[in-house]
Amino acid sequence: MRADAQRNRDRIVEVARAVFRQKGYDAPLDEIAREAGVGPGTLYRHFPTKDALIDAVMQAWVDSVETATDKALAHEGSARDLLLNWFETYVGVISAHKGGPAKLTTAIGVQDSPIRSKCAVLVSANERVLAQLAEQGALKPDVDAVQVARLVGGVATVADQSELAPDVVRPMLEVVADGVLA
Amino acid sequence: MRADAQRNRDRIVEVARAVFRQKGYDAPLDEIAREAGVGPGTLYRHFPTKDALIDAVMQAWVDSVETATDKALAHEGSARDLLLNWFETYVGVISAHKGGPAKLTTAIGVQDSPIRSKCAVLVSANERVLAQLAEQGALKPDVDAVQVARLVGGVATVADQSELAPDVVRPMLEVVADGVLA
DNA sequence: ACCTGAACACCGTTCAAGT
DNA sequence: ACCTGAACACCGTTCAAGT
Repeated sequence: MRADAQRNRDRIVEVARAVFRQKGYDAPLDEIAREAGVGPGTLYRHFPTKDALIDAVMQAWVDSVETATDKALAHEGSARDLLLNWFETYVGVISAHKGGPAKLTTAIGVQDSPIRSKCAVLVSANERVLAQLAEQGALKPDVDAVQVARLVGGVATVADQSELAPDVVRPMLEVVADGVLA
Repeated sequence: MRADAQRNRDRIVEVARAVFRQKGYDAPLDEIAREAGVGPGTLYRHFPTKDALIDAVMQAWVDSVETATDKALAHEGSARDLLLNWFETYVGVISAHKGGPAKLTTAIGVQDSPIRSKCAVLVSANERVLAQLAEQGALKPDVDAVQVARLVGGVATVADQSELAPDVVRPMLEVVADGVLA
């Protein structure tokens, strides 16, 4: 790839991340192109659809999911505390950008989603946490990671779109936690 | 209101209901206007925004919520059975049109929503069910109708947008039920 | 009063023309 | 090979002109 093309690509992703953080995934692409100093055609040369750009912006974010999971797994306290702490972490992670919870949660289990790989990361993060709890026999049988990702993702989606305060979200997560714990 | 205006209004709502049922709330208004045999301006004369039209379509539906609630309250069996049966009814009711779960659940507790009155109906339906269960001491303290409407609505939203099969949704509703029962 | 349909605003996406 | 920006498609909404 030519040096100027590489630079343009990098700038687009960088600007997109900032704009998405501020305005969510609804932000117009024109604005991103303008702030990155390129024409809309250039943006589309690098990212054939808006979802492709969103996917690129999410790329770096994958690492943050892994480290957040590690931290949650090291949490001391009861199984319930660990799980609740994980749920709050999970909601925080997928809510980094407005519109993120819906986009990510809805794509779980969908075969041809452009952000399929990001969903896999989320599901496997939940798998790790659930596996640890299952080991202690703290979990109900039949709960699986996809299900939990959808449940907590559903809560995050509602919270994101209704702009709910954390102290309203928290008790909802407690309900889900109590529902999956033995 | 002039007779022809009344007839146009009625036809618009009737066509809108059919189109929304078939294609969800994403359906273009042009199509509704065309099928109703009016110009787009006429549609907007009767309904100043798309949400106003959606609200009108939902109007009749309010009654169906009440009767569905009555039926669920008469359900025989354990508290858990009654609650699960209600949850499935509730999901069915708000999922009548694609996009409905998100629109309704997201609007709960939002002050200036155009479908505020519809949300009130949903919350009070949940209140009735929860009140009956609370009477038997079957509920955890601190669970309230808004919370449950958001939790089950969140599940319905994910199910609607990912087009989940009922046998995938059911266990998610069980988790929520177990989380609110004492 | 009410209706029509062309027109506007907005935004994702494409493409002919340039370097 | 890559870039630009005008243009297109789509859809919610408005408005001047008609009856």
